[in-house]
Amino acid sequence: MDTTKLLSLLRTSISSKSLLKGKLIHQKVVTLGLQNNIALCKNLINFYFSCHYYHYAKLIFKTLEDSLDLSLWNGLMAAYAKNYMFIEALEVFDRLVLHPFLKPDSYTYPSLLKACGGLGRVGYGQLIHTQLIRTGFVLDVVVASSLVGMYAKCKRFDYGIKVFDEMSERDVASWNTVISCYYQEGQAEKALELFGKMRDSGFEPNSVTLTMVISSCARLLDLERGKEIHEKFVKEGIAFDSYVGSALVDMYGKCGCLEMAREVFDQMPVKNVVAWNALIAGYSSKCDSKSCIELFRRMNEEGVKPTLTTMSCILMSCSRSAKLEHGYVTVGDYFKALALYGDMKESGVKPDAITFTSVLPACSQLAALEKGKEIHKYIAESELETNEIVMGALLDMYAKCGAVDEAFRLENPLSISTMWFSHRKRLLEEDG
DNA sequence: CTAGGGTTAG
Repeated sequence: MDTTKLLSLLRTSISSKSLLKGKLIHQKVVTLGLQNNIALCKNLINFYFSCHYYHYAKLIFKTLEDSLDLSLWNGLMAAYAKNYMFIEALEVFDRLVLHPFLKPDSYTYPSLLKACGGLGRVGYGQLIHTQLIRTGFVLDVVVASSLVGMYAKCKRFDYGIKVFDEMSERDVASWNTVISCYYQEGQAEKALELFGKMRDSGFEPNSVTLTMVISSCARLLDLERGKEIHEKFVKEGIAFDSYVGSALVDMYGKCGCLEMAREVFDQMPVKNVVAWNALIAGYSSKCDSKSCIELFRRMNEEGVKPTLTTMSCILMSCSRSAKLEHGYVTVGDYFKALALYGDMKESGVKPDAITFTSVLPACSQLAALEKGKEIHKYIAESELETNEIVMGALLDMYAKCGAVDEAFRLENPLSISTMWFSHRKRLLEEDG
């Protein structure tokens, strides 16, 4: 078996994430004495990353560290950055800087800047920025775009936009980065303005551009403009991926145009969870809990795993209509919410405020006091006891479970009493 | 094609 054959086998293992197959190829590489082949090792590293076997990836890198191949270092940094392992990416960079013969190049910096942005380390990012100016790497269009992205992630949109304004060369992705800057900053109108400028400068938008532009229209509740852009890109035959599809469903849903949202949704060949959530949220805003539950059921049938956003929408629409349409809601759905929380804990996902406000109402409905107490413990550990929404949900749970003593024993008595009154008010309203 | 940047819900 030769290198070319092994390489193509490895590539199929990466796309199929087949651990066993990849390990067998690794073994073959070693028995053939090819463990110093750079191309093979690069692919082995990517393979182990695709299976989340980071330790093995690192070991392979270590055996080749002295080979003076910069692309190996860049590849490892890129893999770490792509997998949100930003600290590890920075560690690789720190070691590269100390290397006696290798120097970072224009392929190194985008991953480094991505890590800085991900960690919110704007000070370090600025230091890199000055280095990039000094070395001239800032003239590279990808490096400069990465700088814009880094500043945006650190919420320093003004710096990001300044870097973009000073770029001598631009491409579609750099325009997308700056449009994203304005969008993330909450300036949807300005994002649309930049979209216009992009077209005036002769750049054709791609599906990434359209995703952000449609989302900007959604935020502005500008149905007319959203429709216009939608029709235009259908006419121009631009690829319609699941990002654009989800954004369209969201835009039509937010604008109250559920027929159009439904039409776009039905036309999506692959419906991802964001599209489902956007449509459910659309019906939820129309207080159409019947459609919400129906979609939730269909979603489960089609094997799409609900997320916390799904559960929030479903639980909210259920609780809103609990009195009017009792029973749409089966007890089983609430159990599903609890099971989902269990999955999250097991997979090591750190629950946040949204998680708890979604799960606690489920406990209240079931009067699942023990489960609720356990979750209370996690809330304390997550230092969320000052979060009013979470504490409101917790109080609600204890009250519905009949554990009034527990409800009063909660910390932060001042806000608890405030919430107690709002809770009582709600109960009174519910009773008519 | 082989090492780098940009996107959706809450």
